[in-house]
Amino acid sequence: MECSIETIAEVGYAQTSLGQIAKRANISKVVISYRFTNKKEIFAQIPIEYYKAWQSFITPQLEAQKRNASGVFLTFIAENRKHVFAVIETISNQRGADGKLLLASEHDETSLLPIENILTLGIKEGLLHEFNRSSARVMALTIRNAIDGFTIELMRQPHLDIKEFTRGLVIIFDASTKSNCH
Amino acid sequence: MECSIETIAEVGYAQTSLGQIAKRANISKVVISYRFTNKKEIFAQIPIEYYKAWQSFITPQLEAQKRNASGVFLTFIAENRKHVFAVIETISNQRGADGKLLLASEHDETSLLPIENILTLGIKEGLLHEFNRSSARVMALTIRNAIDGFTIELMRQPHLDIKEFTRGLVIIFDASTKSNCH
Amino acid sequence: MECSIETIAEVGYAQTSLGQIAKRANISKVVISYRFTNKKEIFAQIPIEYYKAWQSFITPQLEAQKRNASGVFLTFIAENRKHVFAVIETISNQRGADGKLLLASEHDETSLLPIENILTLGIKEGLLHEFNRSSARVMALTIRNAIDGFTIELMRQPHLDIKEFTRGLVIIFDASTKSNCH
Amino acid sequence: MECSIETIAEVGYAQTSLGQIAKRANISKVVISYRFTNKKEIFAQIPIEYYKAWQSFITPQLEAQKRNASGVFLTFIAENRKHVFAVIETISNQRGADGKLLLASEHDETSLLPIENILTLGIKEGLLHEFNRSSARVMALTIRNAIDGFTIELMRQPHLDIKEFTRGLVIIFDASTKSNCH
DNA sequence: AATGAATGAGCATTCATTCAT
DNA sequence: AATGAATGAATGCTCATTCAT
Repeated sequence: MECSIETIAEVGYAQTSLGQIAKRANISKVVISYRFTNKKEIFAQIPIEYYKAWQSFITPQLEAQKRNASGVFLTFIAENRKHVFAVIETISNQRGADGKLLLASEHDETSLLPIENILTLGIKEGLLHEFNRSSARVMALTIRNAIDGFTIELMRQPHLDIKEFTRGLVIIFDASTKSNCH
Repeated sequence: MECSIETIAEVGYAQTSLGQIAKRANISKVVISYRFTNKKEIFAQIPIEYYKAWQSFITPQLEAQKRNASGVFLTFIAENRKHVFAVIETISNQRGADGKLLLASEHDETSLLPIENILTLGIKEGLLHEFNRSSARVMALTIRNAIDGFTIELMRQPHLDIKEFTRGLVIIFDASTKSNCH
Repeated sequence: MECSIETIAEVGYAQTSLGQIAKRANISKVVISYRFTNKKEIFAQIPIEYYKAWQSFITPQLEAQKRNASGVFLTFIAENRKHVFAVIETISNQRGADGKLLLASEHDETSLLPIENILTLGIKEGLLHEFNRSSARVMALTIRNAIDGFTIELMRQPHLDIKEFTRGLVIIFDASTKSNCH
Repeated sequence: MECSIETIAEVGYAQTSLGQIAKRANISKVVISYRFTNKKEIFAQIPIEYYKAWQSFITPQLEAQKRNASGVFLTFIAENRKHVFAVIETISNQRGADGKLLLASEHDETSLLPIENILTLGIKEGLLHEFNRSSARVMALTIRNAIDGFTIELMRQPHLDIKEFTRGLVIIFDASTKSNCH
């Protein structure tokens, strides 16, 4: 799995073959077919492992410091950039026989809904200004796209000043969400 | 080219083969090899055509109504969603033999720099609050990611309420950029 | 197709791979995939070509000499032994994903029904003794099995005395079918 | 062995893999490789076990009721249809590296010679009309093919009326062999 | 005695590309 | 200008077998 993630992160989803992964893992190609029933299964495993890691990192962190969700997200990404990037690659490229994206809606549930929930909670507590249901979703999407974009930027520019970047994102979304600004 | 775009839009970059494109175009597969030296060349052409279309649409529009850049961008996308989506797919998947993304930095120049320039101009004119150079780039990236995310969302949900979505994005970035909010 | 037939005849259905056929045909393996959509399609073609050849050989012969159907059948087989054997191999080995024989019932229609029809006609004309419907089928099956067995024997022993063998079969089935014997 | 037989009977020789057998037997695949030196050895065992069962069933039966050999054969088959079918599949598909059928002549010795012997005996005793050596073999082959065909038909149509079918076969071969008919 | 792990060989198939026409 | 034919390379995958435990 680790090598799968690294391979995807390095050469991209489309170029990731069992052979590539095997070469990186220094094992025979068939070992992978032996452990997984499908190539699809390997790719499916990548988001699943990510969700687990995400869950076990995020939940306690968010409870500890309720006010800084963005910081928590971005810290996790910075520390797991390859895995997160592999997930993004997989999510946005894995398609069924009919050409439809297979994992997109599942990914929404795990990465979009939580953001929407945080926004909703913030509104209830009066910390965020009122969104209507539609604009809350747009806000959540925008935040997720910013986070994913952060991941991609991090992969392209490994020496990115993470703190600086994070601060930038926080300022942007604070301004957009804080109630005193409207 | 048209068929390439439609194929990418429908089945994604990774599943787009010369055969797929040829079948859609109702021509022989080799005709494509005949017109283009490479598969890479076809895909490279997609962003190029897009930039041209973008240029000839955007420039006059921006000059006509200086204050509503976001609206101009999103209108263009809504009307060229397949092409824009194909560009995003191509940009984020086309890689060289070394695994590096081939078109990403070129794409930045055409899609990121213009946004940065608009922001810089806004600051000069006092319409936007001061960004430092770093946060201006973060802002530009975030805006572009939001725009690209809009495209993707548009492809996944063809009946998306475009006006509503657009208004949501405008509000978000107005709040983040307008000087009176900090 | 010719090489497919020869390969099946020589190494059997189970050992016949595209590579084997290609080697025999002295062409690249992919040429076959290029001409046929499927491996299944090649195998499907073998009985089809056989039925055509059978039809164009049998029909005129049977009309010319109505009384000697067995002779007509066995002559055809002796002259097309490889093809007939390949058909038998294919018929009795080609199976679907569920494990069911795919071509057996289709083969019955082309090879069993005609025999049943000849028997029925013989009964009508008083040349053959009365079979009930069930025993007519058993008779037809037995004749077909004898004919197929002739093919297999012919492949195993290329120098088989065909005339002698044919005469033997004719005697057996004459005795079983002629009305004066019951 | 039992599972091998069932697997062959169900999916055919060509589709029978060690994995398939192991799955049916609920054991690890390598257990088979552990007990048998070869895949070939397993398949070779199937006819051997069959011959044993055949021997211990047929010999006493034939001695008890000398006149009804066909009935004895067909009864045995009806009661061991899966095994007999597996033998037929194995005999007609198992091939050596040179492509030659490995078990065919061995099978002839056990299944063809006995029939020839019965015919010869019948002739001696004046019960059957005179065959020359060649036609006796043809007769024996035809009977065996009829018997094998009965097995195959039994597998394809599990609700076959066995008695009816048996009676049909007996009539056919009685007419062909009884001396009073020529 | 039994088995999980591993592997080389072979399979059908897809693909971008070359070539001759 | 256009195309059918052909092909090497690579892909995901199955399989019988070996090995270490």
